[in-house]
Formats: sequence, structure tokens, C-alpha cells
Amino acid sequence: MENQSEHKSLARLDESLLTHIPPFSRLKDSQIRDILDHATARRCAEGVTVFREGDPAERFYMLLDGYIRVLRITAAGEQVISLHIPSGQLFGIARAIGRDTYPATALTASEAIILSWPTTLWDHFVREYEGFSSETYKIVGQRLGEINMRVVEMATQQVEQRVANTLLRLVDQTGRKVKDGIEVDFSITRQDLSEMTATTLHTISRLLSAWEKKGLVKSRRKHVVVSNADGLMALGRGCAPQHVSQQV
Amino acid sequence: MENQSEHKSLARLDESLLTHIPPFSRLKDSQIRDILDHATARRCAEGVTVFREGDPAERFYMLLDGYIRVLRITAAGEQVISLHIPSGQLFGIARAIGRDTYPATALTASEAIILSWPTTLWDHFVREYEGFSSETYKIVGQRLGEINMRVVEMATQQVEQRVANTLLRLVDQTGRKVKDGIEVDFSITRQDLSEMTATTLHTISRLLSAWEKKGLVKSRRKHVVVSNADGLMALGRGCAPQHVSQQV
DNA sequence: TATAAACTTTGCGCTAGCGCAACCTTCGGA
DNA sequence: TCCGAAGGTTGCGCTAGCGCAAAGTTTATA
Repeated sequence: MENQSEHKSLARLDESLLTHIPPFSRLKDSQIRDILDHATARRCAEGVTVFREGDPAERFYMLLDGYIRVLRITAAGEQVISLHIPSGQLFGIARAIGRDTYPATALTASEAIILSWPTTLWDHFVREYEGFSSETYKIVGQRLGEINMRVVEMATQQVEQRVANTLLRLVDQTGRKVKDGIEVDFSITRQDLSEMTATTLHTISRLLSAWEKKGLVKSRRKHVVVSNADGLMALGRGCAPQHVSQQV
Repeated sequence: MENQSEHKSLARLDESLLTHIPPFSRLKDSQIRDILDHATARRCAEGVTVFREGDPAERFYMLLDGYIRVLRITAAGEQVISLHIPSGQLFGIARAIGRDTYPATALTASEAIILSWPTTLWDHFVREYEGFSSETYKIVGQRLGEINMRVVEMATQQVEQRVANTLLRLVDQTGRKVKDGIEVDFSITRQDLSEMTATTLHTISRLLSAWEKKGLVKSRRKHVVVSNADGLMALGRGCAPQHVSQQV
């Protein structure tokens, strides 16, 4: 099902692909050559499943270009989006957290270019390549931090604040400058946003409409542009600035 | 503020303290001796802060006895309890996730005995002690898994289900068999439960009262006993058994 | 170019569970 | 033994935001 994407080897992989990516940046050219020679490259369209929660973790991945969406699906069939991974990061690194199955499902949130290696090489990477493991654990720590922040937000904030903060984080992490603001750099639907913030697509739609009227965002089908980040930040902190300034 | 607890060295530490604890179980006696000789032991009363979120991670810890509560405090002063750590686990291992400050606050949820080492020894432990790092990353993975599960629960379940599942997990992880069921093995208030499930102490109180009438739990001040785990599980899955069976 | 599929908007009513308030119970310390 | 503090219970009213429904818009497909 997930293998309908192109799987070609992209000719021979160039070393410059990896030299500036943290887990590999301290390595010699010959080491990088070696790493690339063991890698499988793959170009995927948007919406392609890379691996599923519970699958045996047979490979680990490096996202060279595009975005990966990580999500979990409940018994009742509901999706919860855990995070989005930007290019230049490892993912599917079950071994780094002592697991032998993937803890979540990963699919491409945009067109993407992905390298992967068999998990059997993991220990070798950790042992032989300086800086690989420390960078890896930094990534794990970052993601743990993000998930923790979500727990705190979900436990303490109103829907409007959560959505505002989520959107700000999205444009901060993956934003692309456009004419009238900063745009989330991959297709994102109301449904997606609702799965990131534990609400419904209806509520997201209402919020975006309201924000658009206030000039905070501009959105169209599958696209969201933040045009007034400061205004959104005020909302995210829970102070509704327009009331404060006009009523007192 | 947090140093009012006893800080005595508990005489000389016995090697048997560590020999059966996973991160150290593969080590020779001499290695364990060495580890203990560098350790500081501390016995803490309930409610003592071990470290605070944001503090420089100068030490890492092993809980020998008791329970640790890990929590975060928001700007608005609200607490969110992330998890409870049972004895035999490392904690405060910021280095394992590439951080140099603690990502959360840790305090004792019961009387506790805690060993600790300066973080400067971390790399040495990882390098010299076989199995230490893999066990460490398993712990990180477990905690990541738990936090992920909370996100999913908070995003998809009703309060009643979340509380039921949280309680079941507590007795599963820390339960102590008592006459009429399984009791959570440390003091736990309605407030604590509410901070674990993103609700209010009032709602927890109402739920526990209702469950007590149905014979699912028995609770008194700071104590909760689960007396019918299967019944609670049914609630946790979202099927209210008494309605289902009587109305159809 | 028509049609379906995917995505979005908006209105309306309802309810889970919060916030407040008042009161009760248990426990530890003087 | 008394008092105060911490913890727990319960009633009541309210509202954020969900669920449903219906219709509009954009995009892909035939």
C-alpha cells in the first residue's frame, strides 16, 4: 500500500547531501561516502506512508527534503498528530529509544526525499561516527520537549490559545516568507490542525475565519498564512488584546 | 529550600543495592563498588523537591526506594504532573536527551532514598559500563511512550475515561495489594489526580464518589484503592457497562 | 466540461465539565 | 484537647466548544 511511490536510486548520491546535516557534520568525506553507499534513497509524493505504528523497526530514516507528519491512530480510528519533522532530521529511530517497533506512524506531509538504512547498521553508526549519537539524542530530547509542551498546553489552555500557539510554532519551524506574512510550508487542512490541537475541524474553521477578519491570518484551502504574529501571540498567551485596549 | 532533608551518607553503601537494577545488572562487583563510591546517597521525606525545571543539570539520579513525581509549572502557576517514577529507575538524566538543564521539576511523592552522581560522570558511565546506555534509552523510550499516550488520551477521551485509565495505570505501575483491592502506593490527592488528567479536583471528587457507589473504588483522604479493575477498564474504554446491559 | 471528491463555512442546540461557593472531615501541632 | 490547615464533598449555574446538518467552494478525474 505504501510502496506505490517511486523507489529509484536517484543515481549516485552526492556527498554534499549530508555534510552539513548535524549528525554527520563532523565526519570525514570517506565516512560519508560509506554511509551514502549503504543508504537507500526514495522520493515520495505527499501523503505517502513511510512506516506504521507497531511495524518492526527495520530501517531508520533521514529526511533530506520535505516534511514528515508523525501521528497515532486510536482504536476508534481517530488520528492525533504528534509532530512535524522538517528536513535534515533523522526519524524512525526506534533504536535510539530502545524499541524494536515504531511508536507512531510517519507519512509525508509534502513531497519528500528520504534516505534510509537498515536498523542493523544503527549500532555501527553510533559506534563509528563521532557526534552521531549525541546529535541523535538531542533530537530525541527536542521531540520529548515538544510533546511535553503539548501536554501542558492541552491541560491548561483554551482551544483558541492552543490553536494560536500551534500555528505560531508551525510557522516558526516550517514557515516560508510570502508577500503578506509567513506561510506554513506544507499543505495543511482544518482537519490537520484540529488533530494537532485536540479540537474539531469546525472549531478550527471558525477560529481561522474570526482571525482572518481581525487581520491575523489569511487562509485558503490547505494553506495558512500568519500575517500578524504578534497579534496571534497575544491570543496564545490568553489575553484578548482588542478587548483589553478598548474597554479600559 | 529543598535542602532541608537529611543528607547523610547512609554509612557505606552496600553493593547489593545496585546489582539487580537493570542499568547496572551486567556489571562486575568492582565496577559497582566504583559507582557507589562516587555516589551521594540521600533520604528524603515526602514532598521534597529534588530539582527544578530549568536548573542546570548538575547531577543525575537513581531512585532506590519510593516514588518521584515529575511535573511542570506553567507561567500562570498551574501544575501539570507528567509522570511518576518508581524505584529502580534513573531520573534527572538530562544528558541522555542532550540537554544541560532539567526539563521538568522532580519531587518525592513518598519517602524516598536517592543516589546521585555529578553529570560530569555521565559520559564515563555510558562509555565504561556495559548495558548502561541501552537501559537508559529504554527508560527514555518508555517515558516518551507514556507521554505520547497521555497526549492521545487527552485528545480523544472524555474526562471519565482519562481518569479511569490514569488510575488503572497507577495501580498497575505502583499498586500495592490490600484487603479490598489494589492501592496506589503513595499519597495521592484529588488535586494530584486532576493535575494528571487535565481536569479539576472537583470533577475527580465527583467521579470517585460515583465510582465508590458502584463499588469500583474505595478512597479516603490521600488514598485510592481500586477494588474492581475490570469495571474501571470498561469505563476507560468508553463503554458504560451498566447502561449497555440494561437498555438493550 | 461535467461530476465527484475533498475541503470549508456557518448556524443552531446541547451538554460535559468547569467555576464558584459553602460546608464537611481529617490530621498534625501546640 | 483544641485549633488551624489541608484535603474532600456537593449543589448550582453557566459556557466553551462539540455534534449535527446543510450548503458552499475548490480541485481532481473522467
